Amino acid sequence: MPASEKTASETLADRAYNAIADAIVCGELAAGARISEALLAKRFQIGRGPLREALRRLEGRRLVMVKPNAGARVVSLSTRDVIELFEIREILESRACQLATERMLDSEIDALEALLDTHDNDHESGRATSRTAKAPDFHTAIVRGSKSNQLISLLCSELWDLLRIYRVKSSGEVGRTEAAFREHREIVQAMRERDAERAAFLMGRHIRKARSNLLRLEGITSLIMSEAEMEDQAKTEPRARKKAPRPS
Amino acid sequence: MPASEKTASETLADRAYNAIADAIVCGELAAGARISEALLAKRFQIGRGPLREALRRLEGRRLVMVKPNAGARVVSLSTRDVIELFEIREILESRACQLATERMLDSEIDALEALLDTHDNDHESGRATSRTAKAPDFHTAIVRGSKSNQLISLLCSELWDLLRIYRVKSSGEVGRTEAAFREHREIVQAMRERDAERAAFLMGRHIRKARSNLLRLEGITSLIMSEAEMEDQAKTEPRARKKAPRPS
DNA sequence: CGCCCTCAGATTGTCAACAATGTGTTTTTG
DNA sequence: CAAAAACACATTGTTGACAATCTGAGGGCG
Repeated sequence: MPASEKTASETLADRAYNAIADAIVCGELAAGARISEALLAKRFQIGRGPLREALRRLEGRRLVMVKPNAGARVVSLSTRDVIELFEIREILESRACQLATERMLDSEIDALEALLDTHDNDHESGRATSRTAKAPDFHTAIVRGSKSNQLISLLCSELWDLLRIYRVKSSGEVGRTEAAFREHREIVQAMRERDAERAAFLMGRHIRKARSNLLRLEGITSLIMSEAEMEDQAKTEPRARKKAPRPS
Repeated sequence: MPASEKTASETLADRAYNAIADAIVCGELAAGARISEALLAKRFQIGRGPLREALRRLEGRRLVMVKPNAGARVVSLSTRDVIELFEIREILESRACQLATERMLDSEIDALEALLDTHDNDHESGRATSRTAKAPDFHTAIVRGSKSNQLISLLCSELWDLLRIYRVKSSGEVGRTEAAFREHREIVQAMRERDAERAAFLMGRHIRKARSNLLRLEGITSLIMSEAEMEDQAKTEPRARKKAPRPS
């Protein structure tokens, strides 16, 4: 069998898991949205058994919350949660950048810089690279460069997926993207010079700035809809219901 | 209904999840051990449906690994994984200790010190406090003092449970326990003086020492059974099988 | 004697039906 | 008319049965 062909022995539950996870991190399933078992089961053409397994697996990854007898919802992070997650990410990714500076080969740093060029081009041509879930990302590349499987798993999967739920729709403030690219260049520069301390510091500052920027935008939306209101909206979201008038 | 009585509306899958998780972190289910669905289902007196949901949830938490059509196993960490996890824990718990020093009330620090006294007493009387899964722990208390829900979730649940799989059976080297208690006192001392920097540094050093000690003990066992051998052993573990001779 | 093929047994994957629970609507009652 | 009780529907929780797959043993053949 050709290697490009997917193994047919992948479980239906696994397939549903991947599909739902992608839908969540891509924003197709919004934060706090209710997840109907029957609906998704029909959508994927599978029984409710495997679907429930996929949901439970996502619950273990904290991407969905399940309340007994009340159904599953996409997890909904408060602003405070996002702040805390960003701080964890700042600490860990600084360390990952430090390790990457020490451990990446010159050729790997070359590839990293090439990735930056690609992103610059994409930005200039206006393509949204964050549309697909598996887009090669600058931060992902750096973390992978740390060669620490646990750091990679934490930063590139668990924390990253959680934070992606709250990514802003538009590119945010104009000028921030350019500043971010400059900071990326600066980090790679420090890595080239094998200055691990400086690279770690720059990465920490970069993430701190990104957090500030995100929270400023978040603050705007929270003026429109407070957290309590969102909770309320989630609660009173109507279930599908047949409108047949009951017979007397 | 009395508050002490458990809510009966807890799902069977939830109950199985908690029971299996406890069995794993308590060592009742060893690392790398095969998990038979039928066996556990009969043990808990439930169907295989809820049990599989519990297993999937544990898979999401990386406590079990599931291979399609081959069953589930308790996760088995390599020595390298343990090293990487300890490093992550060192970084994060240092920060948590720093935050705790800034945020804990005096009364909470009092309670923390009282916990230390309790542990000292337990140690002198020879009781094994780590037998139960929910024992109030020094590190847990500090992390909770950081008042960061995400840090608490990461350190007290996810990473902590993963690392507990590899805790040593005996108390390890004599003298290490006493040294650890001294280091705990030192950390609390720094916290009392509200010296966050020093408390963070001491916590980092403390965890580094604990890691060194653990890996030294781990190195002894790895002389007896290498990682490759353990993998092999896991693979060739026989299934239960009826010994009926086949008819010719 | 060793290798490969075949085959039962066990285990996992999936589904459909049934029971239990929650929710919104309707009806009743003060 | 408002509040509360009753009810019907949808949704979730659970089980048992059936299909698919893997594992290990035994026998045939070089």
